[in-house]
Amino acid sequence: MNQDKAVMALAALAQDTRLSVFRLLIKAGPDGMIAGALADAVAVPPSTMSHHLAKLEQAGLVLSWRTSRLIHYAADYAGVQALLTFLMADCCQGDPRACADLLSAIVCDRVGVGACS
Amino acid sequence: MNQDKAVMALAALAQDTRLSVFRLLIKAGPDGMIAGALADAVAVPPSTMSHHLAKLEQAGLVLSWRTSRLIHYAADYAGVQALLTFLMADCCQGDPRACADLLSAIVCDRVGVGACS
DNA sequence: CGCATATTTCCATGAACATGAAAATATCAT
DNA sequence: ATGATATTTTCATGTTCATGGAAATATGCG
Repeated sequence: MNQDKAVMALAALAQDTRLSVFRLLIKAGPDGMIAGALADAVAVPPSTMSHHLAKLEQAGLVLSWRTSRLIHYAADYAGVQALLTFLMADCCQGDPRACADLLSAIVCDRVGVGACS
Repeated sequence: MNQDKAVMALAALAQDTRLSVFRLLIKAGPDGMIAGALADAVAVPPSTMSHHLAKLEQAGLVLSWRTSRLIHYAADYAGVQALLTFLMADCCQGDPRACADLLSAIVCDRVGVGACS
């Protein structure tokens, strides 16, 4: 990850339709969703959805693969991790005044990883 | 946090100068930095920096306060947490196939919270 | 092959954004 | 008050972005 890629990824997320798609895919898990189902879910025409999916994929936030006529899209969890790690790099210069609480709270709110008080 | 606020926050980060400022402030910790120092650090004129700082503040990502003639800016850690939590909401619908690894890796890479293998 | 389905690419249009000079505001020092 | 410093607001400019119809591409079926 570097600054330019991070800007691309954030720009991909900084749009209503694309953020909705991203969140649907985060929820959906590794099996993802079909392009057409995403277009239906957020009520945009297929060509518009295609533009948005291309931008998300170029940004490294989603992956796609084809099975016959259907194209599947899923969140790219490694890409998301790279972005979030980059955003929080050197937080408080290692002195966990604010950052340890912040990061552990994200984990604890979502999945029981075990670092929680 | 809601969808509109998240789009605003992501749009605030999705720009080279603002992302640089945000990362400087994440590194700087709760004491933050002076507006002029930020302008110097990323080499933009004060008026341009002011626009960018206003956008980051409106997005809930930074806080500011004045001491005499200087204006301090610092990362708003609660705002950042709200954004990241929103982004990862219902990740894998609670089934930690990809998400637990992802989130614990972010924590472990950065600050030793203790959830790490 | 020929037709139907799924998706992308091309293209044009209007809207939103980044930039920074100049003027305005705020604060402090003498 | 006057002048110096720090920052913001106003305004104009060019650039980038979102949208979606129409045409093109890809795949499967009979």
